[in-house]
Amino acid sequence: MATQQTDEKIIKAFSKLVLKLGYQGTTTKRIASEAGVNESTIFRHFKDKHSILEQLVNTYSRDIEQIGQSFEFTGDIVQDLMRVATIYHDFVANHQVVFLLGLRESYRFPEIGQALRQLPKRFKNLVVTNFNEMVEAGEIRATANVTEEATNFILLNFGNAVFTYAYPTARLQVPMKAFLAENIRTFAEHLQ
Amino acid sequence: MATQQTDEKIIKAFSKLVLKLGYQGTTTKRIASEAGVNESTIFRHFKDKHSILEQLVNTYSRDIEQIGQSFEFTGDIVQDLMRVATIYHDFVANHQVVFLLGLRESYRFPEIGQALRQLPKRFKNLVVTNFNEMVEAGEIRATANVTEEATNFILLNFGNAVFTYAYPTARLQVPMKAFLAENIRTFAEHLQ
Amino acid sequence: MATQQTDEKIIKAFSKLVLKLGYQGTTTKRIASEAGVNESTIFRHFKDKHSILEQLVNTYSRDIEQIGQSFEFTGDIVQDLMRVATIYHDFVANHQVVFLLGLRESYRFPEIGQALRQLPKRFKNLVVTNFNEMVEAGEIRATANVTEEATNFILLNFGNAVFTYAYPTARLQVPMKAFLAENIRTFAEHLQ
Amino acid sequence: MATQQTDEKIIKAFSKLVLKLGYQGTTTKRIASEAGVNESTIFRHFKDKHSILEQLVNTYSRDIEQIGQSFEFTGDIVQDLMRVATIYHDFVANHQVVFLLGLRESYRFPEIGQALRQLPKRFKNLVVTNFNEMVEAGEIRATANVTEEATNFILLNFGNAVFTYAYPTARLQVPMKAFLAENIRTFAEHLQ
DNA sequence: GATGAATGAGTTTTCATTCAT
DNA sequence: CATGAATGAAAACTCATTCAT
Repeated sequence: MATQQTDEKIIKAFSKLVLKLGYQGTTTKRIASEAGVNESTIFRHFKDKHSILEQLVNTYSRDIEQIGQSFEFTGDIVQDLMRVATIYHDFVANHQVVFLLGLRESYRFPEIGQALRQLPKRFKNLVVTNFNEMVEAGEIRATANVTEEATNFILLNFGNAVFTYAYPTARLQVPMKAFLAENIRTFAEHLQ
Repeated sequence: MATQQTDEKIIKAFSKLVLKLGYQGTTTKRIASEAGVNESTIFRHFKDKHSILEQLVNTYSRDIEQIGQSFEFTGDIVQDLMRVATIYHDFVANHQVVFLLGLRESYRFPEIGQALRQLPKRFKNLVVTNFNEMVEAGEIRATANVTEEATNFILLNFGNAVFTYAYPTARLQVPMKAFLAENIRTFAEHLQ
Repeated sequence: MATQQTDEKIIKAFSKLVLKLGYQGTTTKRIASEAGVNESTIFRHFKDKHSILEQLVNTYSRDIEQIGQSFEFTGDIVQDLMRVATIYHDFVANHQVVFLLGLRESYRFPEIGQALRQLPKRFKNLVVTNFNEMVEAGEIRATANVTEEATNFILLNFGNAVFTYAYPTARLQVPMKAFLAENIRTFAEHLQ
Repeated sequence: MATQQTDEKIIKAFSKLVLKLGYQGTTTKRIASEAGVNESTIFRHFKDKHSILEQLVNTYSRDIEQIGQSFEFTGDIVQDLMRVATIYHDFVANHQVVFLLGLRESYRFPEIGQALRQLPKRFKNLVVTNFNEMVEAGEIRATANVTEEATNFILLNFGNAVFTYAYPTARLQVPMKAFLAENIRTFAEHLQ
């Protein structure tokens, strides 16, 4: 329906603008002109500016639930970690706006912070489970500190994601493909 | 003298408020009342609001030059990396405001981005130098990929720093002491 | 419609206030209260304060184009000059605001100066044309210096207009009717 | 003394700036830096910004008293009017600042208006006296309307002065020398 | 269901002026 | 007698939001 379309047009416009201009820079006026609707139409579709963001955060939270649900460990740690990292980065890529807003605005909107925290938690669990299984199967050294390694794995990926999205102009960071193929592999090999 | 004190009062107030309220939320009115001076006094001491930030960025840039200048490698990789990580996190702790503003506002103020990029560069150099020496001395396996390991080290520390300062309310991250004592140690031990 | 009315209300308020208070004295707050609208409404109708003035200047420039287009010389120099002077003074009376702002603020807003300069040019052309025809027709002495007489005519009218509008409280100047009936007549008769 | 010098430095700076920037554009800060004194020093020498202007106006008024006191008519109307016009324009040139401020700001500062009005009055008297004498002496036609001719003479000169000083960038007006040599001559010859 | 118009609270900044030294 | 520092009042302008149609 028309309504549905308008909702989406607004969300799309908001998302696009936020990446370039930040939350405050994304004024309702600009959203309206980018979405091709009247400024006041925004307020018929969303209680206020903040609830556009809220809706994006909700989608984010819903999507998080499904992460890794159908993930199956192969038992090959290098393969497994590379696949987990890929899922992580795909998720972030698909939720850039919330990821960035979380980085930039979570001090103002605690709900974003809350939603974002689920991501590393979830991935850490995924990795810890995998590690424990592998330790039992003898594929990871028994001496390995599983929790710390998992934390390091998350921090590594998180650090790379922040670099990629928070400083988009700086071409300092490792390109994502290389990062997955090389840095994550290097990390994984240490565990064997 | 009075001027110096006022300059400092304003910078202090600005820094404090920016952490809580962000750059835009830190209005000149609030700075004034936090610093206990008249709003217009701010403009006698700083050309405009933005140059308060500029001054902090300048200090940041100046301080970066001196990082690691007197650093001496012990040859013990665990010790060395723990010390480098400590220096990194001390630096970030002393420049929280710039570090955070860089994360949040670098898309608006490219100069911050530029200044911030120096930090990982500098540390990476420090670590790469160290690694190369150790490879030659036989303390790191010759098969190790020095550049990738250095990148991972930086990303790990960067990720932890962002976690610590960007989500201050979330007590999810590893406390800094533990991070240094355990996670960095774990990372380092893989290289031996 | 409402918009049109509001535009006009703002322009009217601006014009009225500028005469009394000058450009700077005419604050947006005062314009708003004089026009009976909210201060921010002004900025929905005009990009900024300066473009209210701009609009008046544009009207001025547009109106100038039409001056004297349908003017027909009678061949009677006294009659003709009195009619030209009347047109001049009517025009100035209808564009008091721009005329005055040109006098007062053209050093700040060069565009006003530019627009204003058209007025004497246009009138001088009108007069010179008329004079030349009359010299040929023998109605003005052949010895008359046409250009100088035209300049004097313009300066006379300009001087009177400035007197009238720049020192509105001073009742020193010749009332406009008398000026036209007597001073311009006197001037004209010298040419016969 | 030092005080005297400072007074003068301030007045000079004020005068110079007002010509370029107008009264409001001439901020106390700029006056101070142009005069090479501290901003607050201005207020030790003048009650407030406005009394700098007042002092210039007083000088203007004092100088006006002396205009034409020693003027002697030659009986040659062309010569006489050219000399009167020269005196007029010299006076205006020497009091540009007050002349311009009168044009621009007399709506705000009625005292300037009052002072300025003396100038045309004085000159008109001078000219009327001269004309009457010449009519009696038969050098001007008896039919001449003395008052109107005098008014026209004043308006002509005033108009030219305004053109010269109010639109300094517009090189549209008659250069002063030519104006005196030709336009005033033309005007004068009509009276013979 | 969408729009055009209007608004009030707030923002950064400027400026003449005062005060303590 | 002059200065450096501080101030209060006001200026132009922005923005999310409401209201009548």
